Amino acid sequence: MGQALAERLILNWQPPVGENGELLATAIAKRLDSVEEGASFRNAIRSLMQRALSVTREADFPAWYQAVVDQADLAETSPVRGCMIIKPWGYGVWELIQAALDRRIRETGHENCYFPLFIPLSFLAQEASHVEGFAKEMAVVTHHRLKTIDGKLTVDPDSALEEPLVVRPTSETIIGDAFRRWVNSWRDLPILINQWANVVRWEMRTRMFLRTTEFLWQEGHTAHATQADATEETLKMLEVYRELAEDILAMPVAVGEKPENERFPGAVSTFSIEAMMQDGKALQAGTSHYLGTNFAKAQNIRYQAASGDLEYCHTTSWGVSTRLIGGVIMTHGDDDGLRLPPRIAPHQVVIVPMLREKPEDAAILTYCDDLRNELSGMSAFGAPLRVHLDKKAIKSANKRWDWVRRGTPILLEIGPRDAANGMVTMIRRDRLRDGDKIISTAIPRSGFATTAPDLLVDIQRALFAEAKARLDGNIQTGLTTWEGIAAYFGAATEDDETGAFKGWVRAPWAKPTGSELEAVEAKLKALKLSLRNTPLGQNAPTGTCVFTGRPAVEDILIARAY
RNA sequence: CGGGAUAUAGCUCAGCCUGGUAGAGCGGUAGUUUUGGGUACUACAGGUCGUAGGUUCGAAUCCUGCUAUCCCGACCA
Repeated sequence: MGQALAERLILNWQPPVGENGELLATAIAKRLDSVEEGASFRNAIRSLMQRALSVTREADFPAWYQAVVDQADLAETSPVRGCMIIKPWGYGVWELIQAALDRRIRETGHENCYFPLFIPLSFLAQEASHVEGFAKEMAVVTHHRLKTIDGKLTVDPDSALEEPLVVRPTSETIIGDAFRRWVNSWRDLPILINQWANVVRWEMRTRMFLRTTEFLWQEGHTAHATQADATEETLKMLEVYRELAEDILAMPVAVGEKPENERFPGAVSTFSIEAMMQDGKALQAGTSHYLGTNFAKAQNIRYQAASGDLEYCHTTSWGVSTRLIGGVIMTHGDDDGLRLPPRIAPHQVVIVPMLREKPEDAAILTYCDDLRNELSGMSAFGAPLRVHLDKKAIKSANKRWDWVRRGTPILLEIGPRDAANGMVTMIRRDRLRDGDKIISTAIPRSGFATTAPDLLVDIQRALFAEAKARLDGNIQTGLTTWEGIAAYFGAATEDDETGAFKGWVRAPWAKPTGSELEAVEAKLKALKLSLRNTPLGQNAPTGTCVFTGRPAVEDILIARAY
């Protein structure tokens, strides 16, 4: 029956020409036997639809990523190039990340404040290497008034600003300017501040959450009396980021120092946390910089030491951004959409009543209300459970899939029989399927609430364990020559959208600098590779540098990256 | 910022080559149907065809500018 049915299906339906139609036609051809004779085309398609998303990670990872952002209701594009509208579900995730990190920032002695969005152009010219290293693509404000000319609203040409204002790409310069005034004596130090803000970088190519023109972040800026204090601060915040990534986002990371060529412009040293995405690429998820006295000298941030001498401050800066959400998507997402670690899930438990617009609905709703109240009284991870009862008048059957795609950790479906029998039907998002089948478990309602917190803890742990195994299992350490590494990653011409999962390589190197490092960089770039970081806490190096052949100084991570 | 592609209903897309004032599926609404779960049927609603111009008796369709999106490259603090 298969072939004939397929032909009929395709004939009876006018598939959109192009990729979508071809994909569906291919799917039909592959899974004919699962289509029942006489089925309507729509049902046939649905029975063929294996997953809640139309794209799989394997088929097209970038398209899958876009699909998750869209279908999980995280964000959408805005009318302005490269900017995104972060929707409530996506913003809710950000707020939870924010809350967790903000608490740690305060616990480590920092205070929040706010600096202006506009930075005088001349400020950016203050630190030479900062200026040089920066991409010049920025948003610049040059006028301050609009005017109606010939009935059209335009920029008033007579309103040019004396000095253009740059929309902050980062705040080192304007905060340094304040530090200069705030710091006089050694008694004023350290200064430990943080700000939650938006920044703008006129990126050439944008991607939702990963690289957008405007994004949200947190930037910490500190000034210290000594190098030791500033270095300690840099590493302390790096550790805060590691903990945030691993404990809150369940996203394991490699913690290390960036090589010279990957440093923040003007920094003496830059440290990062790097996460492995499901396509094997590295994502720089947070950075912490020791800026030495470079900015202090450029901006004259000095203090009088106890000895009476004037000394330059040692400064630091560190930040993480909404990019973390991109990391969460590509770390935990699956072919049914997003999977959120419970600690950052705006709703940890969603109750979906199976309403039928019948009188018995009232009883189901009462049952669900009670269940919600009971669950809301519990707490997990030191905070009240976030429980949502989805009463929306959407077809109840569709609601399940909406919540699956959004990645809510625990989904409870309550039908009339559940309500009558005192049961709940539970779906765990981290263990959604057994093969193609959805795993839903009927559990007695009594006592369920008390076990829910443990369940959430277990889901958080399971997601981390899964990602940790992927990270640990995909860092190649056996490649000791450049030829071996090049062969491992394959040619740059290979389409890496469809290429096999490669992971990272950890290899010994001699930490070359200057032109020698540039040569290494060029070599890597030809294969679309880059140096990620040199993991902290390494054992004594062994072997020879894969680039120079000299004795190795340390191990460095090499990967394709976002 | 260079090269390529695209922009038509809420969504995915036909229609454009060969100009004659708009189509499908999904989704939505209403009714019937179904009732442990992405039901089925019928009907209805929904679009100044991204935007500004040009050519033409007439433009979704041909031409130009602009804007946005996607892919490749460059860039990526």
